[in-house]
Amino acid sequence: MLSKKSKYALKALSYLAEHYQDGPCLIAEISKDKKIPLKFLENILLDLKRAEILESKKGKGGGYFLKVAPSSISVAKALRAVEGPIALLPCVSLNFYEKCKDCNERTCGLKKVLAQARDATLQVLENKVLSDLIDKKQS
Amino acid sequence: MLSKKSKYALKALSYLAEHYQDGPCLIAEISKDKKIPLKFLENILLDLKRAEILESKKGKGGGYFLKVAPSSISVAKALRAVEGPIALLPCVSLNFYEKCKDCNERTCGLKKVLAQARDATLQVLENKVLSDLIDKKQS
DNA sequence: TATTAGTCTATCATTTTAATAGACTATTAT
DNA sequence: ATAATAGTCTATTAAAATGATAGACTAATA
Repeated sequence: MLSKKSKYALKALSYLAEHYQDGPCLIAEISKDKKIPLKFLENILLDLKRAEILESKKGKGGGYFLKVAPSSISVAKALRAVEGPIALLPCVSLNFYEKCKDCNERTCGLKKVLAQARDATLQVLENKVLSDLIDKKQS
Repeated sequence: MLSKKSKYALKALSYLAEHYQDGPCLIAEISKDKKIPLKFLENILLDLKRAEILESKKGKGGGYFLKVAPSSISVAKALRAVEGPIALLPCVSLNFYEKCKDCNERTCGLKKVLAQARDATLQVLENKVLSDLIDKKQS
């Protein structure tokens, strides 16, 4: 399961994707629209900036905005920036790999299964982009 | 990511799958072979018993064993018993669904993407069974 | 009835999560 | 200049989850 932080991050990115044409967006504006605690959101957006996904501008007319087009950033990349590994165990993670000390990775049956699960999940998350997170219009 | 508890549970089930023919297995035996803290393992096996995945026998010749053949239990079922939801958010979980209070589930773009990720993951975890977790022989 | 082996409840330390607070810095407009 | 705007940074906090352990208890067998 994702942490609240990750959920908020994806919601915020969804907002920024939707308003990509409008220039910088205020934290307060995102906070209100997506119902995310303001101060918590500040920290999250800072993380996303450090991860090179967002840029920001201070002062009047400032705010946050996507560094590149919302169709150029995968959901997987965004998730890794806030949540860390997508895989179910570190020994099966592509981007946050850690050796399993208590088992032989060559023979481990669990690793094999979880690697397949990871591949299946990534097949979706690597191919979905931030524009796919934009809410559908009410009909 | 899975908790240590879930990882231990799957390791223990892998052991019990491998020794399905041998009758009841001692907790201490599983603990030693799979390098799982004994008392922690006791709790985990109890949980799996309550989830109707394992059965046990007390006294001499006793121990834990799978309730049904290791090829009849999916990894998804085992995981749900110890870890809870497999989906990335409660609003997208099939077995542990909870309504998202802060968003409109009909229009939510995030929900749509995460539902696809869930389907992809489940495609693997529902079709893999405990026998698939057995370690390969060293060659 | 002694031994074996699982059962149950509780506790504990540590870490993570979620949220908040406040002082600080950069930018813009007047 | 300087006031107002808006993001930056560090720290703290409360609550929850995690990982592990302890010990008394019950059931089955020899």
